[in-house]
Amino acid sequence: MTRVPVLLLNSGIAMLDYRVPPGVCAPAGTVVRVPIGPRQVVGVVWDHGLGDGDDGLDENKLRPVQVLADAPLIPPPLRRLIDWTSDYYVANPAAVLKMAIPVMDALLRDAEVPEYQLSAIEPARMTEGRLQAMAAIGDHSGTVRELMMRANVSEAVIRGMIKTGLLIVADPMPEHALPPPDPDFGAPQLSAEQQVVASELVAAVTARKFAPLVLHGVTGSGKTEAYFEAVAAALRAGRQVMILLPEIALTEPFVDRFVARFGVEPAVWHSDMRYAERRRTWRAIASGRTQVVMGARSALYLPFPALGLIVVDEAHEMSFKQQDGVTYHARDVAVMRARMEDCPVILASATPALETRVQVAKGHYRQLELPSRFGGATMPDIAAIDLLQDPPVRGTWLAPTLVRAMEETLGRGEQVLLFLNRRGYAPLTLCRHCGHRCQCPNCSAWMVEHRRTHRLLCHHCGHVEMVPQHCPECGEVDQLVACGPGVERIAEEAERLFPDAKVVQATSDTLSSPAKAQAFVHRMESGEIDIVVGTQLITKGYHFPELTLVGVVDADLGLQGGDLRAAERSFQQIAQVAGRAGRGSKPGRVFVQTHDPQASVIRALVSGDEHRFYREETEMRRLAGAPPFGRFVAIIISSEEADEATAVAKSIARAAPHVPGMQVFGPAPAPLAKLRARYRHRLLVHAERSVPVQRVVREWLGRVRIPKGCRVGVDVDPYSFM
DNA sequence: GGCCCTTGCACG
DNA sequence: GTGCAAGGGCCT
Repeated sequence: MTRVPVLLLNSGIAMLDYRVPPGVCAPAGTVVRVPIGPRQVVGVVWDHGLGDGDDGLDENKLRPVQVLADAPLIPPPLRRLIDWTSDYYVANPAAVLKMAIPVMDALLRDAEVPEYQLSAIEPARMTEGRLQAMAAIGDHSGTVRELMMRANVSEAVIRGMIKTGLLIVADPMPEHALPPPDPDFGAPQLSAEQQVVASELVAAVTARKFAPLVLHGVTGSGKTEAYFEAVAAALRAGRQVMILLPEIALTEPFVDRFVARFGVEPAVWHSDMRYAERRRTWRAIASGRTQVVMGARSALYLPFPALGLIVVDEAHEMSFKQQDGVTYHARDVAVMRARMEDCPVILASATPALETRVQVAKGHYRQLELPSRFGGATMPDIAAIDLLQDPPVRGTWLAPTLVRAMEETLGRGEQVLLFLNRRGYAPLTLCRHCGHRCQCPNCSAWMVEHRRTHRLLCHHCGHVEMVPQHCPECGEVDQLVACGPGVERIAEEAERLFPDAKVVQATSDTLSSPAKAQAFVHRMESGEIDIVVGTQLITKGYHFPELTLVGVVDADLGLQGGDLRAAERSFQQIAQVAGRAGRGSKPGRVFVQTHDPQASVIRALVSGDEHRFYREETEMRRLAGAPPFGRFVAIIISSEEADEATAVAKSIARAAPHVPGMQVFGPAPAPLAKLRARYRHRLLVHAERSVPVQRVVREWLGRVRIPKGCRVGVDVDPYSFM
């Protein structure tokens, strides 16, 4: 008889032993259905060794596995990655497995399960549940089960909607056997510099060995075209490619370049896909039919059987750090997956992260450089505007120097980009009469006014209210005033200053779909738009030759909050947005508005002395024992009951083990002390690299009783200190 | 004593 | 995750 450990998709249990019936073949990686108590669940036959066979349970008590013949094998490198992720990030292995198999119905289904989508008919009877379901479903389609989960309604609601015709059977998506990308489609015209780098990348792909490569190229140097040659090499070798991007919603420019080079669009993977598409894509990848996937961080756990290259584009982006659930960092996991797969990984960036630079300095990663812009374009000049010396008119936010530069630029028929990383009209609304501040009822955060939609919006939980006429506190009418600027307010100011100019906002509110993003790109390219006011969304990837002036409205914004990476984040963001200027034949100019022109970030941007800035930042981190020289682990305790969160946080702190080289700070109210109606307390663990801090934390938390309703989350290498 | 609710633990 | 059994409180 064969006894095998099975990793169950249900969290809370993870690994149990089962029996493989005689004559059945179920090697490690096989997807199986197994009985647990009275129920059946999906799991994967795991490898002997780690975590299994905890006790010698009587062999004839083992229950049998049932092989899901239709499902692909979960390949060994992916299994090792799942093990590593759950160990390193102190996460439940089942929760990690769920990221690799996010499409249970693709495995469980034998026959076609019908999928439904919203019809166009007007419902005769509208209920609360139906309203909620309609809002959540939108233009998605899925099986009954999937729609229930998406809308968070009961099966009865969905069934009722099908019965009344509100939901109709969805058009089966054509099995678009995507034509494979053609490595020889668009002959690349590379500069000599790009040639050198590209051939190095190609060599790494051909070698079929693990190799962490940093592609460090200034903005506009043509990093994408260079690594596309590595992609082509992988395709020629019959291998698969994973390309990770930080913002999957806005990949328009990337897809265009991909099509130009390879003749077809790449397959995409992100969390907001239609279920049917997701299922199909997952299967196509697992079968090897799909060769190139462009995806968000969740693509990291796809079951590629023949991965030959991983690319992490904009690898410095801090949004690669997952904030909830399993709090992995996509850049680090990508490197680890490449190691497991024994293939190269390319971290492409104009401003590599400090951690990455340290790896290069240690000789662990190899760096390839593209130091100049493609096609003879020059780097833009960056100048600081001291807001104390050269202040904007009261009640406005653009300094006279910047306004003059805008005038000149617009006069030449060129385009202007104003960057402010703050959505909405104003970050704070307060009552002039009583001082009341409009706060989110669920979070300890201000409501942000969005004047375009006449709403107050919480950017943390999504809570929405109409902008009130009178103060909710004292009742005075017309006393609520907007404090501070958001992009909407800057756009308003630009329109007032340049009434003849076409001003457009580019934020996640206005470019919420690929279609809208595409329309925006076309309007920019046609020259219809004169001034763009945008958030970080427009700092990446775009190439507008007529855009020659960039104004950073508030360079100090990112420096608040005392976050370990605040200065670095500001540097990256401003360098990135500055890189939008002067990418064509016309030179670009950048003005950075600040209250502290002597701050090291600002000096580094103006002087272009990136090396010195990073040297200083690295030294500060080294002295503080901060990452990558030491480790932080945040333990977040949250509960709907404020007292419970406090009490549990204290009991966890009391149970803290004494480990040399490790310190525990807190508990203290988390920086967002209330989030989505949950009160949050935080402990911060600081440890030297020699301390096996994950194991320590796991054992420590295992000793503490956690009442239900109270959640304890572990965040290894936290980014957001929220 | 009987009933309900909470809690802890097993599930292979 | 879910189901069940044991333990404690409280009504009849």
